[in-house]
Amino acid sequence: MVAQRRAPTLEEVAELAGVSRATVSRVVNGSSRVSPEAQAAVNAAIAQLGYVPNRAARSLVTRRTDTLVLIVHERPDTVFSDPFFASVLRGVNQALSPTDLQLVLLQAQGEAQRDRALRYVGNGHVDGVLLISLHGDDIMPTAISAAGVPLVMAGRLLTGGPLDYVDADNVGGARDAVRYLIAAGRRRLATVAGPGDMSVGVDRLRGYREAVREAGDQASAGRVAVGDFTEESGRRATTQLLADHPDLDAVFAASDLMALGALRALREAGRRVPEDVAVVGFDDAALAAYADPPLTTIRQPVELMGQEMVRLLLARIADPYADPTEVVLPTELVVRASA
Amino acid sequence: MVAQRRAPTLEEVAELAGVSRATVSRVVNGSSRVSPEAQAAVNAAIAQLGYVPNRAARSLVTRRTDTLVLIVHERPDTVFSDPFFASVLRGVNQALSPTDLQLVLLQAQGEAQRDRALRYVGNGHVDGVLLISLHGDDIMPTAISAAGVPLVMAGRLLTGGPLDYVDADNVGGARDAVRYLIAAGRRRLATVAGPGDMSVGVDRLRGYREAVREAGDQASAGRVAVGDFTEESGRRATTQLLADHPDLDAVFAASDLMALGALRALREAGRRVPEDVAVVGFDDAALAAYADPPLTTIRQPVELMGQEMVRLLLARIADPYADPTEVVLPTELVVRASA
DNA sequence: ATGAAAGCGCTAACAA
DNA sequence: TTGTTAGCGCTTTCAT
Repeated sequence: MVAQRRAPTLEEVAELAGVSRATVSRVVNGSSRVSPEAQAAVNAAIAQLGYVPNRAARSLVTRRTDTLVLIVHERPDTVFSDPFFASVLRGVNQALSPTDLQLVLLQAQGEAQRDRALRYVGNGHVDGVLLISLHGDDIMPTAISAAGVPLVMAGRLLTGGPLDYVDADNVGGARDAVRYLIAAGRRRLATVAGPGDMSVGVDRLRGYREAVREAGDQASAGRVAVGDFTEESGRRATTQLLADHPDLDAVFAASDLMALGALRALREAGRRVPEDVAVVGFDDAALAAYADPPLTTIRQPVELMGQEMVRLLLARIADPYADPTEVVLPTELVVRASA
Repeated sequence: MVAQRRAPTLEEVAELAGVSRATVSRVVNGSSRVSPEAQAAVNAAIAQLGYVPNRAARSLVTRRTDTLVLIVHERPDTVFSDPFFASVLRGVNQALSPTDLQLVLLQAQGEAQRDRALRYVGNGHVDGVLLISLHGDDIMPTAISAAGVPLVMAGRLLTGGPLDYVDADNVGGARDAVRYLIAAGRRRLATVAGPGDMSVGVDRLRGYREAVREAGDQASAGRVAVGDFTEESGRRATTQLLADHPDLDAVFAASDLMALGALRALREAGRRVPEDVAVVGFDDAALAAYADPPLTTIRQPVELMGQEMVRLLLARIADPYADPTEVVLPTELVVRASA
């Protein structure tokens, strides 16, 4: 183990380059008002010393932190699955990697942790917030933006005031699923919808209804059972649907976990998939390929969502008074054996 | 949007409490050498003002950052799955939540990002490093600890010098899997092993071999096919095993993804699971429950691993010259339909 | 284009 | 037990 030796400072760079600290600072921060010679000398000194600016010192004077925080506000029963979150994270990191910003991660469950997170962002520890909220009714978005801290949400806010957010096209995706099923000759559709207090639930149901109505199929619009995004809830909802509508020939599930549950329920009821009943799910948990039969899904560009969130947040930090922007990314139908 | 008003400073607290800055600092940092009266006055002032210490200012003088970094050094073809990583993260956050440390996340793929991460760590931006390395031969562990920065690894280092790490009991877990299969009457075992250049691969194979030999079954020790932790590699390896040893009646796969592949291969070969062939996998991707039939697995305490990593790192930061510690956490056999 | 100087908010000797 | 003082490394007027 090597002893941590003190990192070189601006001062030392200045001395080696034969200029003042101010000039070094200008070079480091890319100011234009520096002569080429000075610039070269400073850069040489920086390289020779392996100088890296001290974040704390810089932050102290600039009052920026060069830090973004990603808050994942989970409900005790986590609905969205880990792969979803991990993919967003990957996108976020990708978008951040060309910048000098650091990403702090905060997972908040329950009120205590939520309040702690709120205090953290409220006390000027970060330049901006990326928020993934798994609660339908969450005070965080309002609290954060009320504190004047730039904020971008993952997902539309149901009760939403005007906030910046990035979302997948849940309505369009659900619509695509239905259109595909109808094009494949299915006529008696049903859907396993998500919770009515979350925008993903609401939007996917809306897409389903729009599409069946657009096809002149008023009956299917009414065949709805609600789940909570878990596999078990999907199984139960599907069993219910089968009981109420024994003749249905297609199920659109608002998540892949629920689609998995639908698969299970259908098998239990002796229906073959997709011969008797076709199944399409919205891809939240990246489980499509491992299902049996492999799931046809509506895929969201999750990693891209992470990237776009960063892009949007940086724009908002640069211009805090611009109008809120809503970024809605297209989904894609991926056909597999289940439909 | 509320304007960000300047946060109260130590100075203001001191003035309100009628003491000096030093005293306030002592109270904030929990020094004992403060009179009860002063303490009370300061605490009141802090509460009234909503004072929170400025990290940057503190960090500047203490030369601590109160920041830990979690680096995930991925290979281009990510082997470990997202849920694994996400669970570690949850454990890390849990362990961190009672402290005042912040967690910075760095995902590094490829040399450029790796070097950037190394520079970041080397320049005193963090107090300690949690490293999840997905490379068998990775210079990061050595580089980081050579820089004198406290480090804890997830997983044993194959080529390892003496480093602190937290790992699941891969040898013991594999052993348990085999013992279970043998106890269930299986006699012609085979294994789909992981890469030979990663400790998870090596250890799980070792556990398998130890257990079959311990049962006096020398033949099974030789029935090994190697995969790379992906489903497809598991399918291929199993197909190979079936070709070489048509009479095998049990497969131990070194990951659940590979177990899924084994399931597929067995079905393709017309074998029933578990009637003809039993399958047990090591649980890396939390897919066990969704497989068909549901997978019997060796479950790792992934979240706990994250917690232990933090605990170990904090200990190392507190005492940098203590001997390296190896924490090996027990696994658990979870029996499901596949075996 | 460059430098001198002030000061961001805090901790840590040192003195009292 | 308390206060005074001297910076930590950097950016940023303000002169020059």
